[in-house]
Amino acid sequence: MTEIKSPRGTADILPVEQAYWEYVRKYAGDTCHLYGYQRIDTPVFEETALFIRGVGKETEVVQKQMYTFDDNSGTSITLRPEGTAPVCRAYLEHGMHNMPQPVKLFYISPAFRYERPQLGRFRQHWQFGVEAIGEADPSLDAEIIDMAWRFYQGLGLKELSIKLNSIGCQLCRPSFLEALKSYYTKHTDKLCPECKERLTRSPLRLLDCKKLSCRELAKSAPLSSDHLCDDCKNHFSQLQHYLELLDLPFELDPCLVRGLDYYTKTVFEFLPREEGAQSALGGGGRYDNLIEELGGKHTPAIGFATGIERIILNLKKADIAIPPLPTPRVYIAYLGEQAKEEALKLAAELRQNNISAITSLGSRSLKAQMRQANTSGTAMVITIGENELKNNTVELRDMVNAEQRTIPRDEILALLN
RNA sequence: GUGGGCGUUGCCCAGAGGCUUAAGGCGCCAGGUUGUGGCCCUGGAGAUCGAGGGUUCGAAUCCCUCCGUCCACCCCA
Repeated sequence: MTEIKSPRGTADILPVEQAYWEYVRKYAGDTCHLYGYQRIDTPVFEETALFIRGVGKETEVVQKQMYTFDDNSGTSITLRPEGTAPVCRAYLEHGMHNMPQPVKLFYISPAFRYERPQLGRFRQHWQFGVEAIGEADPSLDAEIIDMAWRFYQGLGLKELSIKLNSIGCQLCRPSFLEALKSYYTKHTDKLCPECKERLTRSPLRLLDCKKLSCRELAKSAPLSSDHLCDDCKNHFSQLQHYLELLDLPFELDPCLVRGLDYYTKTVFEFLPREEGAQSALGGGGRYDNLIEELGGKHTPAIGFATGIERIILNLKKADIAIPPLPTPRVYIAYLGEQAKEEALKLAAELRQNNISAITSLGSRSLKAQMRQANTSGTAMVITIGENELKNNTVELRDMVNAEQRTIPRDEILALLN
């Protein structure tokens, strides 16, 4: 038993799990290329200021969930807690506004948040995210929701719902927040302690409190849709039109708000039909002011991100079959020291010809070698012993139908190719 | 940060103060007569019973502290 374990909320992804990971990663990449997204990789850590400015000083993430430390030069560094701000930073840093807009980028990278781990929630988790920067048209919102939907569907996660809302923009949100505040102020006696706090800090989040009494209140709370400015209203209704056009089964949810400050207009989430606690598989929204807040010129943008651990959790729950990872094609068994040398040479020769091969490497019985070949899942076993050495042949056994034949040593390569 | 459940070999788990030299299953290793896998049979290795302290003649078993883990809240992927 080792004394040092992986830090709390982190996990090793062992070989037995890798088929799931490869499946999801591969499908994510394929989907992105279908929609014209290109991969970007940003550093695991950034200057802390990026997240404070990007994500929002008052958000839970920035307030208490960041892994922040000073490096040796005294610069405050933070392990990326989310993927959007770094991508926007890269967009600005590399002058991507000079590329054809929108710039469509995707990433598959770990994110770090200091919080209590539980089902589907970790201190390090992997996010697959996409960002389309430089376009305000609601058809882009529809396209990104369509892409996320096809991605989940293609993986095999069919029982999902799409929640949709619009939380307005800088113009119309203030009046909505005022309406919310005045409504909730009348009912402070029925609010839970956390919500009393929210009333001044982040009134939007009053809407998605899960406490029963607060949910009751939320039912007759003012709706953001009643407070949208004309621009936001049009954007929202056009988006819904496009979603219908694309046959996407969205559900309007006036209580859907998201925890990061940069969202404007469109917000959406993907949830399993069977709801649980940490159920959101992914979500996203528009962030039309973020680039500007980071020092660029006004640049509308939208993004989507999903948690890979949660996807895999749901793949398992739904019993979805995953394509297995490849196993070596050939196992080379041998008997005796001289045969071993021949086996090593043959293995090298096969590999040079792109045929995957393993040898048994020890000096165990042929039976043991066969057992090992069986567990390692190779399709064939080549056996070399004294007889084969003498006759310049090998035994080639098909492990699936248990057929075996003797073939001349110099014909193996041609046979396997 | 708050509340609850649980920590026995690589994994699943029995045991609930002395009958434990801690049982069983999976997995691993070896063997079941000459150089052949999957099933079956036999044997073997592998555990300071999460850590530290206490109660007791005696603790895996009772008590305390810590740590870890799981579940829920908060928040989010």
